[in-house]
Amino acid sequence: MTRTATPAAQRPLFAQFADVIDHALDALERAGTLPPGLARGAVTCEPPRDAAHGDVSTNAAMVLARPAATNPRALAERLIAELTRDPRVTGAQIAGPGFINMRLDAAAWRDELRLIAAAGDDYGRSALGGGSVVNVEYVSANPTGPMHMGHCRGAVVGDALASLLAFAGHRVIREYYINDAGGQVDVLARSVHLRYREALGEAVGAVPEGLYPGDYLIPVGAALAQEFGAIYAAAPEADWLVPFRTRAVAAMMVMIRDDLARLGIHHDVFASEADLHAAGKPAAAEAWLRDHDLIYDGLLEAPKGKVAEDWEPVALPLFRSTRFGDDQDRPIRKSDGSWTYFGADLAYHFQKSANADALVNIWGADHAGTVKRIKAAVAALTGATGQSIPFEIKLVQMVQLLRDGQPVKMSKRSGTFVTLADVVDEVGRDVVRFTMLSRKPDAQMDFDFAKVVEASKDNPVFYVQYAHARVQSTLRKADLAGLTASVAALDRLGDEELALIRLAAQFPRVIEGAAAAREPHRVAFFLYDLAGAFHAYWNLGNDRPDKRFIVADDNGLTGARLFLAAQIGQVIRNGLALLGVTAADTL
RNA sequence: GCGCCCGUAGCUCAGCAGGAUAGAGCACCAGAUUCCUAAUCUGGGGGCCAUGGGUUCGAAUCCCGUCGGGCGCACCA
Repeated sequence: MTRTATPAAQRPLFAQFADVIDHALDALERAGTLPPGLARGAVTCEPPRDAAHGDVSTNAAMVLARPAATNPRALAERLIAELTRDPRVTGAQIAGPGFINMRLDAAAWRDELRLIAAAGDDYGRSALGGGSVVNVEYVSANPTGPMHMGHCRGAVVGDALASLLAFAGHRVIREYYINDAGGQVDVLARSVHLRYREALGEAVGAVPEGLYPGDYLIPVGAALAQEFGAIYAAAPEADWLVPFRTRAVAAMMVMIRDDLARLGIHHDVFASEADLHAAGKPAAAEAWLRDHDLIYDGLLEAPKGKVAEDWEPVALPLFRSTRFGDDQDRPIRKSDGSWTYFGADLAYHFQKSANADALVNIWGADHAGTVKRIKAAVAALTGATGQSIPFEIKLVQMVQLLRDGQPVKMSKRSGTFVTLADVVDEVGRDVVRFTMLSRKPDAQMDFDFAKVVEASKDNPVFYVQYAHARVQSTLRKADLAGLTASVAALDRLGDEELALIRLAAQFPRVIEGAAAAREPHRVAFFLYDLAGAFHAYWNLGNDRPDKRFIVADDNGLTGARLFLAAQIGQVIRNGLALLGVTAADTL
């Protein structure tokens, strides 16, 4: 979703002032105060830590003083002379070690409020990504059963990240890699064959060790009995393995897509590992890597430091991942000649890189051990051809489920896992999604069933949604009284109202920062802060009716306050949309 | 043994590509409030940012060591 840059006058305030600072530096260059061509990447344009210091702050003088062979304060004075030419700047001071703090005319904030209204759902949208294509691969759960809570965090974080990147100006491909070619899907096929025989009336007894025991395979077996009759009941595995596997995987993917839909997640591309093999992609990658001496036939070493009594070295084709920082070289094929997971994954990433400018993978922390090898493979395959593309793997840490303060135990083998569908049904999509985004992904987190559904201000999901609902209920109430939002008397908004605008105006910066860092949780924390500020303002009205949004006998002020409320609601709505959380009108 | 992640207030966590006096919620303390602006409100105390070094004008943030917790470590996926 590319979007051309809006005219400068319509850009968010802090983006405009980044330009103001940039132009001021240009002027100093022309005047000879600054040497030409200094790197300005570290120059900031942000609100001061303490609002009492002003509205916009920059560290430009501190960052550029040294390369300009001057001192920060001297440079700051020259810079201030330029900056104060902007009519919106009503004052500027040097503070601390060389910060420049500018104070803006209140009209600048009223303009920002108008901008929010004009941009609407697009307020905060950025051209930062420049239309470059980012492939975000997430979920990619094995197609052997329903989604369980172990998949949940990565699914939500990946989905929110994809939305965030799209909002920040990237074209985004949401991709799911189906591991439909390994040993696990053969196990699935055998498990389904058992259910098939069961559906034909055979007494199969308990599901044997090593097969998937879940009831969700019963209908799959029944469908196969319907389709094939009894022809495969006593047939050798070689006869039915492939057709059973194909149908079982398809059935699992229907189930998984349904689970994902409950969370509001829809991928653009489902890439099949089996298709990859059928197209000869791993072999092609191997040939290329062998030509470049990155694969050799060697002996697989014992894992480092671990005691392996019965270790026997095996001759295997190994990828030289140690050249890229891995601990040891990794096999791409097994001793029977079939591909390892890594061998196929390597080819898969090469395939993805052909259709994107950057790759992002969302993985569970339990896969941390394989990060180095796959990054090595991508570096080898794309770097050596001069097509090196950025490739990031974001690890999401474990989630501990708690019920009544006690950890909920999960065992995949016995089938006693907590399914995603059950949790979404129990606590709701919004709660699941917001909670998963309410912590930075690289920290572990608890998911306490009791706490996440609590409808109080202690619950961030509720707190943010409640702020939006308050906005909407106020607008409804005003509407019934024949009152409407209006910009006619915006200049009657006072300091408390302007403070709210100042915070809301951070949204575009939060978006760009979060997108650049690939950290959607920042949006959630911002919304919590904005909701908090809104509630605090609302509470002023408890004791002071003159601070309410609807002020009796003052339609001008009421119109301005309603306009403010509507825009705060707009920003909350835009943020929640990125997180995939409903902006409810009532609670 | 090795690799990755984490360690910030009593608890749960933020801290935005190194910046100003380290923030929020809960809990605690002190007030207000029974109000439909309705799932309370206002204010306050509380920190050696695990620890020892290093880098520089400046470090919770970057680098190295130590301690503590989590995850992982064969041709599984």
